[in-house]
Amino acid sequence: MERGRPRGFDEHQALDAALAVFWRNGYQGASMTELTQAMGISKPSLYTAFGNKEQLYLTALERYRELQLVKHAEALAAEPDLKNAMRAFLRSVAVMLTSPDLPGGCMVVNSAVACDITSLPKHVVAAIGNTVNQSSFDLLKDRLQGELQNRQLPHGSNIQQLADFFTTVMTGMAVIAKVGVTQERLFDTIELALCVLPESNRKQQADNIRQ
Amino acid sequence: MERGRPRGFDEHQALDAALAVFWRNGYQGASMTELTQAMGISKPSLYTAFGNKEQLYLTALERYRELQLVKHAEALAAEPDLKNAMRAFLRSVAVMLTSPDLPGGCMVVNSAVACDITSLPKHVVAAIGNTVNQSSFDLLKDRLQGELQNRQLPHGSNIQQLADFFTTVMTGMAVIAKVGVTQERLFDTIELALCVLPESNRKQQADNIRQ
DNA sequence: TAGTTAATGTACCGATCGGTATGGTATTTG
DNA sequence: CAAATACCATACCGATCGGTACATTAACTA
Repeated sequence: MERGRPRGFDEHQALDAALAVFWRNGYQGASMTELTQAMGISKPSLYTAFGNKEQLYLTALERYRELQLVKHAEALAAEPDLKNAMRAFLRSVAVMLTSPDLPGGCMVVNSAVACDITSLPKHVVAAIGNTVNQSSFDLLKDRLQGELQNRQLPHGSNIQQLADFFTTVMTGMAVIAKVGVTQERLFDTIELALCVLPESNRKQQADNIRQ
Repeated sequence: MERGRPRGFDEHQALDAALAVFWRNGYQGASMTELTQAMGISKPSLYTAFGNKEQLYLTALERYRELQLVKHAEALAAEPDLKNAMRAFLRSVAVMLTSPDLPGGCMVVNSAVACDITSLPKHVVAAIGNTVNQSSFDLLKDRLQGELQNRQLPHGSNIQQLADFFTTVMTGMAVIAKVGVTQERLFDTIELALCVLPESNRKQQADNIRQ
C-alpha cells in the first residue's frame, strides 16, 4: 500500500467538478479559487494532484473527450446506413449541446475559439485545438472514406469536402447552442445538412425524419 | 471651438487599434496595458475617451459590425438570384475569416462563445451576443422570406429552418477558420451548403462554381 | 511505539489586473 | 496677458491573479 497520508478526495470526482467550471467559464474565466471551491479541495491539494492550472485544464479536456465525444463516435459507428449514421452522430451532438444538465456548448469549440487558453507559445495552443478538433474531422472522414467502397457514396465523391462540411455544421451548432437555440431547431438544421448525402434506404429514412 | 487642450490622437484610429487587439485576444485576453500600447495612448486618455474596458469593447464591437459585417450584407443584397446572393454572402464572410491582414475568425462569434465577456450579469452578456448574432440571422431570414413571394423558393418552404441552417454554417466557418482552414476549403463547404437551395439559373451558377 | 511519508489548512508571495489621483501642459476665452 | 478648461504623463490604488512555504495531521513501515 502507499505510504503517508491518503488522499482525502476522489480524483475523478474533483476532475469532473473542474471540468464543469472550465466548460462553463472557459480557461481564463475560471479562477483557481473558484476551481478549488467547486472541487471541494484546497489549493495545495489541487497543485499536488493536478500540477498547475494549465495541466488541470488539459486533463479536464481529455476527460471531456472521453466522457462526451466518445458517445458521438459510437452513435456514428452503430448505424450501418451512412445517412442514418450521420444523423445519429449529429443528433447525439445536438442533444449534448442543449442538455440542461450540462454547461452548454462544446468545450473543444470553446477552447478553439479562445485564443488565450494559456500564456504558452501560441503554436502550442493551436496544436491542442487542432489535435482535438481534428479527431472529429478524421472520424467523419474515415467513415465517409469507407462508404466509397460500400457504394453508399458515388465514385469520385470529394471526401474531404464532405468531412469539412459536416465538421463546419457541427461546430456551428456548438456555438449557436451556446447562444441558446432549441434542440428542435438544431434537429431541423441537421436534416437540411443531410441533404448533401445521396438517398439510400428511403423507408428507413422517412421513419427518422422529424415532424 | 472647444475649450481646453485638444485631443492628441485620432479616436477612430485608436479604436481600430483596440478592435484589433480585442479581435485577436478576446475580452479577457486583452489587458488595459496591451490596449493602451497598441492604441498609442495613456490609460487616463483611454478612460476619458472611451469610459472603461467594457465600454471600449462594446464600442469596438459596434465598429467591427459596421466595418466588416455591413460588407457581407451588401454582397447579399447586390445579387438578385437567391442562390448566387447566398453564395456571395458566404464567400464574403469566408474571405474576411481567412484574410491574412485580419486577426482571423469572427469577433462576434468569439464574443458569443466567450461566456466571460464581462463580469456583469450573465443575461446582459447573452443579450449582446444575441443582438449582434441575431442581426445576421434576421438578414438571411428577411432575404429568404422575400424570395417566397418572388417564387425563387417553393411555396411552403420553412424559412426559419433555412435561416438557421445558413447561420449555423456561417458560424461554423468562423470557428474552423480560426483554427486554420484554407479559404478554398471554406468555398467548397459553401458549395455543399448551397445544395439545400433549389436550382434557379443554371448557366449563371455553373460559372460561379469553383474548380 | 517511534519514524517516515505524504496530504492538508493557513497564511502568504510577487505580479498583474482594471481603474484613478495628481500635477503639469497645451489651448481656449476674456 | 491672465483665467479657465481639458488633455496627458507618472505614479499609484486595492483587488485579484496563479502559485507556494510552512507547520500540522494522518496514514503507512519497522
